Amino acid sequence: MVKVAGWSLPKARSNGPPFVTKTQLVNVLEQVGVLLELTGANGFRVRAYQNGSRTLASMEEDLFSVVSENRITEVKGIGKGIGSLITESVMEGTWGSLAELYDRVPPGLIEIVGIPGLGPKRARVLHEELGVDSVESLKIACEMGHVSPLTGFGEKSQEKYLAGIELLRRYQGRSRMDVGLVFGQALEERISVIPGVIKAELAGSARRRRETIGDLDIVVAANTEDHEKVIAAILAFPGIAEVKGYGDSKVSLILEQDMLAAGTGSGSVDVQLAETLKERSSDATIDAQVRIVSPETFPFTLAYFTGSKEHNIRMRQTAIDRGLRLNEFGLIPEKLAGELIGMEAAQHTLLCSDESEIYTNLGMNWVTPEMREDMGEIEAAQIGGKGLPHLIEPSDLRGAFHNHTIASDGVNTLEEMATAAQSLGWQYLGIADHSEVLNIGGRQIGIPREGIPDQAAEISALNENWLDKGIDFRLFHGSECDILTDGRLDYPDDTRRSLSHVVGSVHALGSWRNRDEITNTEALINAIENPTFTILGHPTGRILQGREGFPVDMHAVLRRMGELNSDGELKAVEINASPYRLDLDWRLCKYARDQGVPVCINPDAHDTDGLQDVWFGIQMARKGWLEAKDVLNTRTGIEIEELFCR
DNA sequence: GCCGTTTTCGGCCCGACTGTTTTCAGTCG
Repeated sequence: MVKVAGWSLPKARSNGPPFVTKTQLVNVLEQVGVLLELTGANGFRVRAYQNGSRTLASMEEDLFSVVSENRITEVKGIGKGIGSLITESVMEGTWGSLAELYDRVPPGLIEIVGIPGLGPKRARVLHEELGVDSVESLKIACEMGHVSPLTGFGEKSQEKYLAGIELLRRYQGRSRMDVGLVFGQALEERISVIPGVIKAELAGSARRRRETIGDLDIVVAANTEDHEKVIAAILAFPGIAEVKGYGDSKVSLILEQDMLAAGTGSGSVDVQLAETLKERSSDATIDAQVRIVSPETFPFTLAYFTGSKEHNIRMRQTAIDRGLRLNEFGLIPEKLAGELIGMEAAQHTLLCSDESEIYTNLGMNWVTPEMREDMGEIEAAQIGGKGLPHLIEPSDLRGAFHNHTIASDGVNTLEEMATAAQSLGWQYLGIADHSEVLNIGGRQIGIPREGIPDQAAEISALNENWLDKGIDFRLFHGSECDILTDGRLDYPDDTRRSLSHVVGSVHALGSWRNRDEITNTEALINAIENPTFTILGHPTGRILQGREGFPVDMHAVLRRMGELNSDGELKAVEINASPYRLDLDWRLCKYARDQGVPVCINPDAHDTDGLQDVWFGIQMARKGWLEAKDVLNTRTGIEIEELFCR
């Protein structure tokens, strides 16, 4: 659902260009798309704004440079119109005639298009004919029976809107990746063992490993004569809160906790990790769509429902360029398909035994699902092109640098954490307990400066013991050191200098969230420039499904880190692998890599089980195109020792 | 609004479903 609050044009800063940030522009363009839709504008014009927003969001170069050098219209998807709007807002701080557009659309209409089955066209009719301008006024209009007599509406629409309004109030939104995956894999495993099922695979945003997952999509291959009994078996599963509908080839469900009752284990999430996840998802529910197709159709349906939508659009365009039509049923030569559509046309499809053959037929290499976001993978996958990266794997990790013990707010001892790390096959574990300034509810959580030498001694003793026994394992003594509001680091310089590494993190989020992007960016850069600073921890402080991070120009921060690295320093950025955070955002990984900033995949573990969260960080790194060499904690213990101690 | 070029105008991804209509528009994924 669209949050109506915040739908306004950003105010210009007063002290010279750039007057607006890229993030602000991305939001404005997205909003203009919606507003235009509600005014009945041409659909392609609407999409131009949506595309512009997306293009800008993924643009890696500094926006102000591009604008001031008059190169903005060289960006594909940004032409004269949107280009001049961007230029005006950045250089002058004004928005052309956009204010008028914002004034023209009642905020309530934006809210209304969140109701299932009610889109911009009908919202407009309701507004013009009945004066509907909010969810509340729509509800009243429906209850009074004013909606059904309208042309194009009817009894069913009216009822559906009332049900939709109720649904909107209960709506849980998307699920975190960990919750979505544990449900998705449980459902996938249950379906896989139904007699007659040849294969079942999780598709959609879960397969693409998005940080949050909307609906689960599962594609099932079964011979046509078995479809009916497969569907019957699915409907008899435990843990189905509601059957939303089903047909010959599709089942739509809401899943609840009992779905997880049988052991999950053969999926891609580790067995032990899956157990932890079940505990975390105790009260969650999630929507699931199951699609049952013939084995021949399976690869096409799987690719189609894996998405993303943007990736699919590019794939279809590629097909068209080759005289082919691509859909969820096949890859069909246009000259054979002719006037036929859908399944009829699909009888003429090229046969593909798996997804990779679809890509081959389009002159491409298979693209791993994580990368299917139209973020450059279409170009990179072209056979004879620059090639796709060889993505990092979970087994590439040899340790991690940001973990807690009982000395601050963890629940396990140094030794327990070390043992758990060894059982994962790691060569090292970085300890980074909180620094002394951190208080929660008046209680000091962090280690006071006087306590650091004690922890150092304890770690040295353990390290010597392993060395004596010839065990290739070591602890690195670091700190998760608070970045204070002005960008200074907690602890005296001497304390920080005594550590192997400093993970600098912002915790006093309130003040950072209430400041502007420029101030925060300057403070963060100030912190990074401190010679003792090593790793930027959870860079924006976001909690997925919980709270936004603080505003910051992360491109600028990463650029500065890259500069310091080329001067011979070591400044790395963390992907905080906790599924609650997944921060650094995967969309910024490529930029970090290109600036020469190594990424650390850190679990931010507060207990021994927490170490396994690195799996989620790996998924994000893969989405962000990272290879093992781009990630600091793929290095050996000895290499890290040299880097930290130089 | 953007793009491309057979270059200044016509096309822009594709299909299912729903509810309305009586052949299709709107919505969704």
